[in-house]
Amino acid sequence: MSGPVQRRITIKEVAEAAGVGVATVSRVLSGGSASAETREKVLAAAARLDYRPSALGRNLRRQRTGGIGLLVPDITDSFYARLTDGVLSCARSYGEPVTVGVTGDDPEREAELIGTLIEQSMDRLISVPSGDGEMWAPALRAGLNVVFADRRVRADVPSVVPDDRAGVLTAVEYLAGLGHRKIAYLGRHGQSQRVAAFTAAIASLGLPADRDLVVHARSSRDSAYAAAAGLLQHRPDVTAVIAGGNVLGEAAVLAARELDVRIPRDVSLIMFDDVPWAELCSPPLTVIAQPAQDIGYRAAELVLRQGRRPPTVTLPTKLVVRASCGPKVSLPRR
Amino acid sequence: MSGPVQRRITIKEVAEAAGVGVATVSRVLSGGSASAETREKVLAAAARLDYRPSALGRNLRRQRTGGIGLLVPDITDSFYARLTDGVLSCARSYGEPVTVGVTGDDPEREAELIGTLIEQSMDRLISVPSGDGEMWAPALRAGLNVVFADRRVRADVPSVVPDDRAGVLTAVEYLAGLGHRKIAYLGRHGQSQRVAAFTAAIASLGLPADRDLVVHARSSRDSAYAAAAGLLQHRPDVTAVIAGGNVLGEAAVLAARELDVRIPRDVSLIMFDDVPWAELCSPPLTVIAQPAQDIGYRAAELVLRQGRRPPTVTLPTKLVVRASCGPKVSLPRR
DNA sequence: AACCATGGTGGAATCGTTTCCATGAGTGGT
DNA sequence: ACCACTCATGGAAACGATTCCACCATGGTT
Repeated sequence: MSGPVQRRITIKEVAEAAGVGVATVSRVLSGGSASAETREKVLAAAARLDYRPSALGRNLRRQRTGGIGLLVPDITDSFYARLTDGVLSCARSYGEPVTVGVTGDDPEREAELIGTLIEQSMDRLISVPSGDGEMWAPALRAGLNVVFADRRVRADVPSVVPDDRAGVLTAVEYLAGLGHRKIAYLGRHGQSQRVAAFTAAIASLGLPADRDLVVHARSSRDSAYAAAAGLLQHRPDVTAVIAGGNVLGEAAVLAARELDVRIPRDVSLIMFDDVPWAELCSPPLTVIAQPAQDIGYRAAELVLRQGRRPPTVTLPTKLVVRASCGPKVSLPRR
Repeated sequence: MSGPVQRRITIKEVAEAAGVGVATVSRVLSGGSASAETREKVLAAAARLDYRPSALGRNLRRQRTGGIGLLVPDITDSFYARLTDGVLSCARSYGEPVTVGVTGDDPEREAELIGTLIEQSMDRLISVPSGDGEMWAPALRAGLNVVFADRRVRADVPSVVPDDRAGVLTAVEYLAGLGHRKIAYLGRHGQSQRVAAFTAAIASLGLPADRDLVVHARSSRDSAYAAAAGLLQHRPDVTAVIAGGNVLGEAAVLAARELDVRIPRDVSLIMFDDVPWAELCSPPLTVIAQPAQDIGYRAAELVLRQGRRPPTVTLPTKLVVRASCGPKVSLPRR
């Protein structure tokens, strides 16, 4: 390949070049006290040699690692990509590296990734938790500094979540206002908060309760499609569906098209999470916008600023009306 | 918060618990030779104490870090998200952590991120390079093990790229076959390979060459929209455009809609990169599909397997015909 | 003049691991 | 019975930083 690799230069060499001891170099570089003269010499030598302190050495001694870990179910999902972007954006301003892992919503894989992170002596972790709260006990006992994003599965861990309750309520109210009574929720594994909010909203508006009106999919696109198609096929009486995420919404549109049910004439659709293509879709999708990037950013702030950590911060959602919802048809479809 | 944090247990404690020396523990755990009996004792003690070797200690001693760094222009872009997913997927099977950074296609930010990575003693890096090849000289001299993905800016660095030349040629031929002669390329900063392929394809088919027919945008959505709108507005004579990425394609559809130019009646559109919503779009978009995930996976393989590294691996693209291209209209629009 | 406080400075210990090297035990061959 | 050889084993030296602590010079106070 190219020329000879040059060995990394250490604090010792800087000390030698500056004619001082290693302790002094360390002190100067980390803002400790030193005379103006020595400071000058050290800084000059460090700059001349292009010295970069080894994070390995520092972290080993300090017994803590700077970086932060991030665990998301699926980086391919626009929502989590934006969340990740928020985390990276905040971390960059602190100069902290971020190690990302994909859990696929599988608690086992999540546990495995947490193990890897602990091995790296990462002590700060942001996670969109896949399993229930209990599996986090060992990690917390190990001194890991955890913040949950998007989902909240333990009360004793700071969390940054969208306002699911308000979002769902807004969606249901909007649909009910259009005359819909049989409204289905097409959800993703691990959205217990939102499902609870959904059934509560249904109840509060006096709509008929029906356990079968909430359908769950695993986190793959195939599973989402199967769930959507199943719902549309087996329940011709539902006239409106709320999709709990952008891949669910995508699946719903695809399935509807395949089964020749028209949106919004036959069924109305509201999708959680506003994505760029929602406007491009035919028809343009009415959505509940979620501040994905903000969620990530705030979570990163929380995990980086060690100080007093509020238990939960809830970020607002917003209904964006486009063209995928219409008034209820007088006759059930099919 | 919760109970008392338990200190991390070290190899020393395992040695003590097993009644052997630290050297023996290390040897057993890394597959060295040891008697069956001691091996048994050590393994038992390690399991009982739930011992996890500290990556910090190991890496410091070994003078190399396991993890791999990944630099992408924009994690929010589906293409790079899928590429990232490929890298993560491969890295996971090796148990290697991946540190991700977002460059925003800004060479300065890229250099800064490389600096952070070097500080962490990362010695393996996958990058979608933003700048030209020269800025990589210091990193290479520092012994960094670099693989380029998606773009190839140095011949002496292994690269995994889509087959831009074939992809562009396929697109141009398809468009020319429909009768189009004024074809524009809407590109992104840093796609010199593809632009060259475009002008070559135009020339080889005997179409009129025109430097103004390639338009560049920076990597933001706003910039992409401005470029697309500008092209559509100022050049009513172009009847087909090739968008060099999914955010460019999205911008083109949006701009066309805003300016009331119909796809495909007024202009035909081919988009690089197949994304789930391309099918949902109105009209469904004809695309050149790129194996984004594979690119990431292969790049990770290359950077993890130190052995003989082929200079460049090129992955095929594929034309997926949908409904965004039509025959050339006889009269120029407007 | 003796003493103490102050503040800059460098040597050495430390973090947790791997790996070199010396030691000792056991074995087979002459 | 002795030698040569293998093999398992543990002590100790790295790796590169931070930080404790002892040291010294200076200057101000009693």
